[in-house]
Amino acid sequence: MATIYDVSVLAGVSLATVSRVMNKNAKVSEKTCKKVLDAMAELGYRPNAVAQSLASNRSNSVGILVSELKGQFYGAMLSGIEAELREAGKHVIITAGHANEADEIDGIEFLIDRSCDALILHVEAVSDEYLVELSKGAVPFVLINRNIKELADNCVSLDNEKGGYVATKTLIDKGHKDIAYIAGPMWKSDALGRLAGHKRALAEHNLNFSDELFFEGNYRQSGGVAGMNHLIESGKSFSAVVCANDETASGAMTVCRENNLKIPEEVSIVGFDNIIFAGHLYPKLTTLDYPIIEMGHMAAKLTLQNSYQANNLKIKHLFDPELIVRDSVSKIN
Amino acid sequence: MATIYDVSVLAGVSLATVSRVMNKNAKVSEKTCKKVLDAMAELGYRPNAVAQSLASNRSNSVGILVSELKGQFYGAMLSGIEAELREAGKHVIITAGHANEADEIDGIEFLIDRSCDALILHVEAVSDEYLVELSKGAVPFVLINRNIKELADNCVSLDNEKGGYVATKTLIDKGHKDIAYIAGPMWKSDALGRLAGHKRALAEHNLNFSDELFFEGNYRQSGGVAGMNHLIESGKSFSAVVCANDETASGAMTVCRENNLKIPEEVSIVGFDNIIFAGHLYPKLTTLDYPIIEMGHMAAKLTLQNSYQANNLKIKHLFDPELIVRDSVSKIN
DNA sequence: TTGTAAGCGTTATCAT
DNA sequence: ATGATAACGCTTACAA
Repeated sequence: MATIYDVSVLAGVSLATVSRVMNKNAKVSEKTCKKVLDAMAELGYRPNAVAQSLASNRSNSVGILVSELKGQFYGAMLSGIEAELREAGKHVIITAGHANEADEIDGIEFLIDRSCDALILHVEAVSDEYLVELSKGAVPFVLINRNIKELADNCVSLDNEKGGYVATKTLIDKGHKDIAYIAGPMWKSDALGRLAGHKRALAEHNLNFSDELFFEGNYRQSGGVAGMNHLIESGKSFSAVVCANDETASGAMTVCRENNLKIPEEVSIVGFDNIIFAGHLYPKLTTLDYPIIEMGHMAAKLTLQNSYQANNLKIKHLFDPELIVRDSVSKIN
Repeated sequence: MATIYDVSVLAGVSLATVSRVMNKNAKVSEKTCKKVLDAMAELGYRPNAVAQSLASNRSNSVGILVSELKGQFYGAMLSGIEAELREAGKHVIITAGHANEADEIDGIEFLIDRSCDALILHVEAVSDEYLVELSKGAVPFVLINRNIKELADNCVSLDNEKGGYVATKTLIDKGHKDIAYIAGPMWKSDALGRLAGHKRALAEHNLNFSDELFFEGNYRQSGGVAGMNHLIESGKSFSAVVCANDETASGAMTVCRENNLKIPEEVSIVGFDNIIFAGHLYPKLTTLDYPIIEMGHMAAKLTLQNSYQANNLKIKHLFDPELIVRDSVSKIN
């Protein structure tokens, strides 16, 4: 592998000059520049990224921590992040935090040790205090899907409360009054936000929130299954259920079918996230679109701006979920 | 940030000795070792990964190229790979190849420039020749979901042909004779393999393969939609359709419902991959399980063995898909 | 067992 | 505009 030294010899210039043409940060006469470029081409020279990092103290890599690699949601998020960063010549180092505190901290330290220039974190278990503390450290980071007041400038998040509100409001507008709720894990802030929106919609329309029509799930199908079973067994009547996400809805729908509860005639269902499969469930799921790919792009842009002096980027911190109407909600009188 | 030098001063030993205790590769007296460890602890020393790489010519990073980051399948794959590698202290640099040749080559070069010690490639567009050529280069790699004779030792793949065979055989055993096929893109080797298995099963039972009951899809829901519409419009009768993957099946099922074709009474359907949603479609999809997480682990193990002298690892190159019987296939007489 | 010192391939600060 | 040269933080012969 040719080094910068080989290039300098062949071009008949100094190391420094070669470095200059690579980095285009200082004036080099057109002639010299061409000589260098030719030499590079002839040798098939490729800069050694590691040596560059050591000397410049920048690695051009950004570390990404997500809860899980599997699942539609995280894939979409990574997709947005990677596309944006790759285009800027940065690369992403990805690791998983498994939504528990020890692993998340572990992952963050792992990435920092890997000398990432910046981090994009999708963390759920770690406390706000920890993050505020972390922000005083040397490695800047952006938070995705989380909003902490003190770090607001570095957050990209969804208005979960509004989403929860819209989901329930949609049902109310269709005449529903007995509305059940299958939540996500109550220690996750987005799950809390969605539930809060649900409660606000209820309150605004003078409907009571009933503990019996509430179930804490896990954001997965199994939670929807357990939740719907619980609701049916409770004996309390309900005409609709809002599910904290689409996977939960999918599980709930399966149980409805097994119990011959017709959707949407007997039970209306609203999901959240609008994952690809939402449109292929039966019936097609009415849900709230979570623009996660776009948000991944935005987190990456924010990173580019904060850590790589990109500018003229339009930054947006808070995104709105959008109602996608399909077939799982019916009107009642 | 403390450096190895600071540690050596505080511990009262040389740089080399500190390096030795870090790498545990040479004898250091217990006493000295303790002194060094204490000094490290006191300073909160963290080795600089970049400097280590430059000096040792190993980066402890492995580059992963996948077609897409979004979608269940790739997420599951990455999950297996990352878990295995992370446990070994390696980190993964991930990039996407978008299933087209230019981007795949681009991605590979990007990763090589990033001085990865090894690569794990999920490539579809690049030719066998290119890969054979690449294997002569300096950076070793493992191929996942692809099997090239010359590189067999570095491949981890699924027996797609067998899977296609089993899918169709299952239908034949249930009495089906008019079996349609909605394929994946015919330039993908796994799509070809699955189709080949389908044809073999047909031939073994003296059933003809009919061009009219064949449709080339795209491995996505839209392909299943288009395929099933095509089959219905063709007017040819069929009692079953095997779909090249679950997403295709999902799209096809949606069309069946819209046309009041009852599954499985009027049309039986078999999928492939067993993605999470397969069990939550309506009806629950009979499909072939693709053990992709396990295969991700295996690709990582192979990498650990080839590039990081791990040993005692049980390596398996070819995996078998396994039939998962659910509700989308019926018996006919 | 431990220390000395020469790299690893760049960048960046001085001079010139 | 260009060239020397000292870092960057670590590994690894080679000596002792």
